[in-house]
Amino acid sequence: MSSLLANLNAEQLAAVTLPDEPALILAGAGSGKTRVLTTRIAWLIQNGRVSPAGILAVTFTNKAAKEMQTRLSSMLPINTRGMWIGTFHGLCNRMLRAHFRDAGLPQTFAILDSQDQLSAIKRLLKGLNVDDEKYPPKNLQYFINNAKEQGLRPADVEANDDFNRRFVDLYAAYDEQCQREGVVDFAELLLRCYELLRYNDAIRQHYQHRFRHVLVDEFQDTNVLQYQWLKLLAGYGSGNAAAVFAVGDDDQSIYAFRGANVGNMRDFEQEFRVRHLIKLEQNYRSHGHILDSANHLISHNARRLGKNLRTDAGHGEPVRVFQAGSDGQEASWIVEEIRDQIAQGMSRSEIAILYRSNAQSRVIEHALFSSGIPYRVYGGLRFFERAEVKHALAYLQLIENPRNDAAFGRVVNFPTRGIGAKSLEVLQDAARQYNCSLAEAVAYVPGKAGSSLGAFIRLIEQMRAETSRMTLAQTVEYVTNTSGLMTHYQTEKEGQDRIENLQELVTAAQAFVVEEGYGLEALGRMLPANRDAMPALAQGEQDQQVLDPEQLPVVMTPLVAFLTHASLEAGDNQAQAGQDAVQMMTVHAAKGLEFNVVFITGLEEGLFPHENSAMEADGLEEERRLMYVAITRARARLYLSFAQSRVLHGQMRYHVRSRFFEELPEASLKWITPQGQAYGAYGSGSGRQSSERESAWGRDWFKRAEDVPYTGVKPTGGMDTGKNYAEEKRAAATGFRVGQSVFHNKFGEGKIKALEGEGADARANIDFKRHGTKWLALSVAKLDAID
DNA sequence: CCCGATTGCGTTTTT
DNA sequence: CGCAATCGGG
Repeated sequence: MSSLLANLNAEQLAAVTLPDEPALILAGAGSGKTRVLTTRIAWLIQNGRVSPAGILAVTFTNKAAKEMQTRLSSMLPINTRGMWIGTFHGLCNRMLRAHFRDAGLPQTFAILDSQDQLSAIKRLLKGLNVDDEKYPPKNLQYFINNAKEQGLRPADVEANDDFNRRFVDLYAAYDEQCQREGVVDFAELLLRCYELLRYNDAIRQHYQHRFRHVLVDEFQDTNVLQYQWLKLLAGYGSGNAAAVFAVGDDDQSIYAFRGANVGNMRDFEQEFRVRHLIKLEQNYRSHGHILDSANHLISHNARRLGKNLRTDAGHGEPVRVFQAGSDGQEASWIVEEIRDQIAQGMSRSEIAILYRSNAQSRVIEHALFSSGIPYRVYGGLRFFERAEVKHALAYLQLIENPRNDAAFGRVVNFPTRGIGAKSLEVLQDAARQYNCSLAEAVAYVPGKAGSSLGAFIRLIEQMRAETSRMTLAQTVEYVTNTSGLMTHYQTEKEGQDRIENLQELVTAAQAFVVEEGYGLEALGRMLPANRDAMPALAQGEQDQQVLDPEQLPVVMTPLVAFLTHASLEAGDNQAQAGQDAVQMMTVHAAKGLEFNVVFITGLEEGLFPHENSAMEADGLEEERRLMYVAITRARARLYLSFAQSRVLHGQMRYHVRSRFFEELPEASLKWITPQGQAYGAYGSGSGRQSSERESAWGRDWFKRAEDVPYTGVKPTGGMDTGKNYAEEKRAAATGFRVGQSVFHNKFGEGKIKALEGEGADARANIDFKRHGTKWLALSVAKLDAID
C-alpha cells in the first residue's frame, strides 16, 4: 500500500489522499498531473473507499483516457476495461447506448464526425432551397454546435432579428433531419446525455448513486455543457453529492476558440464550496532558465488563479534567441542547430519544432528535407477520416441502417453506377414528398433511374444478408470487394495508397474485435456478430428496470461498435512512425508533450501573438498562455526565433519581433546574432512596452512596425533574402534553384522542389505537372530552365 | 463523366 | 503561394 504513495512529493501526496470531498487541483506543467490523478484512483480503490464501479474519470482525448487506464492497471491488479474511464463523448455514448429508448434514439444510431455534420448541413440547405451564400453551411454548423455546447435547443436560442431567426429555424430543421436519419453529431452526444440525466429521474438517481468519485482531467478545457453534465452526474446540490476531483491548469487554457470556459474553474470552486485547493508547483521537467521564462511570461496575465513553478534541476542553459532576416534564414539556422545537436548525440525525436500556424511548417520542412534530416509533421488527415475509408464505412453503415441518408448519398454513386445528379434530385424530391428516407424513396422513382437505384438497394440488401454470419473483419473485407471500391481504386492510377488503406481497415476491424473482447466469449453470450440472433434487441426490447449498463445484454453488435469507434476515435495522424525523426507541430498539438530540445519559431507580432487574437476579448492572454505551453515543453534546451520578413499567402510581409520577448527575463536569455548582421535595435532593453497598453495592442503593432528602425540587412524581397547558404552554393554550381520552373523532353513542365548533392551526384526533386514528383540526376537529365 | 482550369481562401482542434 | 472546391468543356 505504501508503495503507491512512495515517491510522491508533499503536494502530490496531499492531493492523492484528500477526503471524499470536492477538490480542485491546480496542476502546473510537468508537475505530475496524470500521476496524481491515477494514483488517486488507485489509492481510493486500494483503501476500500470506493469500488472500481463507483468511479467515473473523464478526459478530453482518447489518448489521455488510454494513458490513464494503462497506468492504473500497472498500479492495481484490476481490469480497467469495465470501468467508466473515458472521454466526455465516449462516456456519453456509452450511456446513450444503454438507455437508447429513454434518450429517444434508435438502437444503432450512427455518430457524425465534423465532416459528416457539414455535409448533412449542406444537404439540408439544398433540400430547403436555402441560399448558401447568405447562410454558409460552415456558419450554420458553428451556430448549431455553439448552441448545443451552451445546452441550448432551438427553442432556447434567442433570436433578435430575422437573420438569426432563420439560423434557429435551420438548427431545428437540422435536428429533425438527424432524428429522422438516426444520426447524432458530437455535440449532440453530450447534450442528449445531459438531457437524459436531467429529465429521467430514475436514470439520474441511479448514476448519482453509483458514482461516488468523479475525476476530471484538463478541467480548464471544459465547456459550459460539460460542466453542467458533470454537476448533474455528481449530484451537485443533492446532499449526497459525489466527490469531484477536478484537475486543471488555468495557465494552460488554450481552447477558448472551441468553447472551453476557464471560468468553470472559478465556478466550480464557488459552487461546490471547494475546501481543498491544492497547487502542484514542483516541476519535474524543465531546467531553471526555461521555467523562469515561463513564470515571468505568464505573470503578465491578469486573470489567474495564481501559481509559480519551481524546479530542483538548476539553471541549466540560457534560452537562445535568434533573429533571422527571413523565414528561409530562420529555417536554415534551425537546420544548422539541429545538425549540431544530432552530432552531439541528441536523438532526433527529442527535438521539436513548434509554430503557431500550420502554414509555417512548409519552409522549415523544405530546409530539413534538403539537408536530409528525417522529420515528422503532426496533423493532417487521420485514418478514419480518409475518403476511401469513409466510403467503406458508409456501406457498413447502410447495412446497419439504410435510413442513414448521409451514408446513402456518399456511396450511392461511388463507384459510379450511372446514378447522376438528375436521378438523385428525383429521388430527393420523392423522399421529401413521402417524408421518408432516400432508401425508402427509391420505390417511388420510375424509369431507368429507378432501376439503377433499385439495383443499389439490392446490393445493400445482399451485403446485409451475406455478411450476417460473418465476423467483423470478414464483413469489412466482403464490403470493400462487393461495393466495387477495390476494383475502382485498382483501375485508378494513384489508387495504391487507397487500396492499402482499405486493407488496413480490414486489419483494424480484426484488431478491434480482439481488443474489445468480441471473441468466442461474446459468441457464447449471444452471438453478437450475428444480427439475426438478436430478435429481442432488434425490436428494442430493452429491460427498462435494469439501469446498470453492465447488467444489460450486449446492446451493440461488433459492427455498430466498430462504426462508433471509427467516429469517436479517428485514429493516428500518420502511420509513418518508426524512424527516429525531428518532431514538427503546432503549439496546440504540443500540449501535454515534452522534448529535450524545443524550437519556438515565428515569434513575430501578428503571427505569435496572432493578429486575429486582438479581436477577441481575452485573446492576447490566450496567446500568452499558448506561449507558456510552448516554453514549458522544453526540458533542457529552448530556442526562440523570429524573422523580419516572411512569405505569407504568397506575399512578403515584414514583421516586428513578438512582444513576448519583452515579457521574458533578460537574465535567462542569450541573444544569438546572425553572422554579418548588426542587431542593435533588436537588442535587449529597447522598445520595452508596458502591459497596460495591451487593450489597444492591435493598433500598437502597426505603429511599432513603422517606428522600429532596421539597422540590420533590410530585406528587399525576392530571391536573395533568406536563402539557405548551402543551397545558394548548390544553385550556383548546377545552374538551378529550388522553385525554378523547368522543362524536360519526356516529362514536360515541372518545378524544382529540392536540390541535393554536388557535382556528378547533384540531383533535383522535380514536381512535374503531368507525371508527378521525380528525382532526376542533373548530370543525366536534359533540363531547360523556363522563365 | 472526367479532367483541367478557375476561383477563393488562408489560426489554433478534439470528439 | 498552395490547397480545396467548384466550374465548364470535351
